[in-house]
Amino acid sequence: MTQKPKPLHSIKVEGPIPAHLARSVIEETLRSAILDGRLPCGTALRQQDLADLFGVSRMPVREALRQLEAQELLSVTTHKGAVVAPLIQGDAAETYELRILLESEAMRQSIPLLTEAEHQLAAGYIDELEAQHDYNEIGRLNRLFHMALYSKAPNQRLLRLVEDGLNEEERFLRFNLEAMGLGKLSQDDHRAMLQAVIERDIPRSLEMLEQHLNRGVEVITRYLATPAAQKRHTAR
Amino acid sequence: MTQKPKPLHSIKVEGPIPAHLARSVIEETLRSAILDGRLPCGTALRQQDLADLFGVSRMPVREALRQLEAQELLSVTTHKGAVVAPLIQGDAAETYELRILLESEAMRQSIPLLTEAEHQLAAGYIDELEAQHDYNEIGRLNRLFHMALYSKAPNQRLLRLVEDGLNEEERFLRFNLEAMGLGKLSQDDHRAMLQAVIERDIPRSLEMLEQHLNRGVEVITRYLATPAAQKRHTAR
DNA sequence: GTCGTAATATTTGGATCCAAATGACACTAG
DNA sequence: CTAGTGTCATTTGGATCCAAATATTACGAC
Repeated sequence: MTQKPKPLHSIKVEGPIPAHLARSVIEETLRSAILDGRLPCGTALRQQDLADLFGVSRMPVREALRQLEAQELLSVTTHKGAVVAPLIQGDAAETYELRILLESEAMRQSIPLLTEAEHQLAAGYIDELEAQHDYNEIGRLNRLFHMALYSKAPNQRLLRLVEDGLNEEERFLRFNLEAMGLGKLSQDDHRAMLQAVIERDIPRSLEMLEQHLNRGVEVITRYLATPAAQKRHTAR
Repeated sequence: MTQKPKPLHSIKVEGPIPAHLARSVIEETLRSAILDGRLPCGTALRQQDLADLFGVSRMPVREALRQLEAQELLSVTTHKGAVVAPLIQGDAAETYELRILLESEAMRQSIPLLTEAEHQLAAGYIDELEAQHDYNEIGRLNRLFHMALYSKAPNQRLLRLVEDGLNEEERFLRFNLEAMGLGKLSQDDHRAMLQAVIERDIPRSLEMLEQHLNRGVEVITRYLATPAAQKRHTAR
């Protein structure tokens, strides 16, 4: 039996592709599939399989893979194929240190400009997080909550880096939350942070954010040291 | 006469390319040519020309261009071709604001770990800058000086973002220094900053850095408002 | 039975060919 | 003389074909 474990089923492609924008469609489809976790990190992507799936030749697939490689979503080794890039591992501490720096500034810029609308949006995400048990949704909601707080920061470049970091964390959480044991994250951090933000108390908000992220990095590094994580992150 | 203004001469290619790593060679060659200014922003890159130049088919060229596009060094519009990406423009303020954030942290992390060797290296760059009149070299030396001060920061991710910012500035300086009127930058800022760094006076070092970068953004925004800059940055 | 080697199969990378789209130019009409 | 339109040339995007490299598997020797 050629029973190959290909999680490509999750990638749906509706109808034939308009032919002359095949590459961009493929790139976008793959990117979102990687970011939202339908393609877990470590899965190998065969050019021919993708070509068949999209109903095109290997050519546009190749170019799409190259672009995703340049964006560090894939790691391609010559003649060996494209593999969905691994997530934070040893550099978890560095990653979170950088996030604290970037997100603190984003929050500082954003807080004075946030309106009632964003406050309620963020509160809504917390409620959803409280009720949610689906790991995929938890990662997504967590990202949306944070972005809601930063969204008004005027510096678009900063905001994009912040978003990159959150996307990376989302991928990581989606993939590891279950293995990490903690089924549901307590929303205490989030509630306290939102309260400080609503009161426009910038120093306290930043303090909360830093604590929150530090707690995150602590949980993750502890988890990464466990045998379960070792196994999960090697040999792929 | 087919007198086409192609600055491709500056790209040298020694001997035939090893055939199976054509793409990576082309990508690297083009990247460095763009970063160090041999391909000024705005130049159009024809696939066939590049293929002829490197002595290969258009195929590896296409993939290399795609990767550079994903890295935002090129902007490719379908059926119109690849153009070397424009530089900081309206968002100069944002760019420098972000740089202050990132480089301050890098400097804070690096200062305690710097040794005599780096101090002397940085001092050497200042001396070279003082003597140098070649705009290309000025941009390069400026980048090397800054990186010398940050180089010991343990956070590699942070350091990479810092390096991206410095590369962008270098491209900008190389292309605009002459037009900006200021033939040679005064090295007072650099000297004062280095002195503070050597004394391991972190608060003063950061203060100097912030001032230095703010002066930079001021000069640039003032320049960008001039008609000369307008002309230089439109219609290419 | 296990390890090492050789042959095969799979997969990626490059070349060539063809189609579609955009830009330039010339020709015509007003 | 100018504006508009139609044709042609240039250039990119996709498909197909071929070669090189690596992984896999089978076979044989110890």
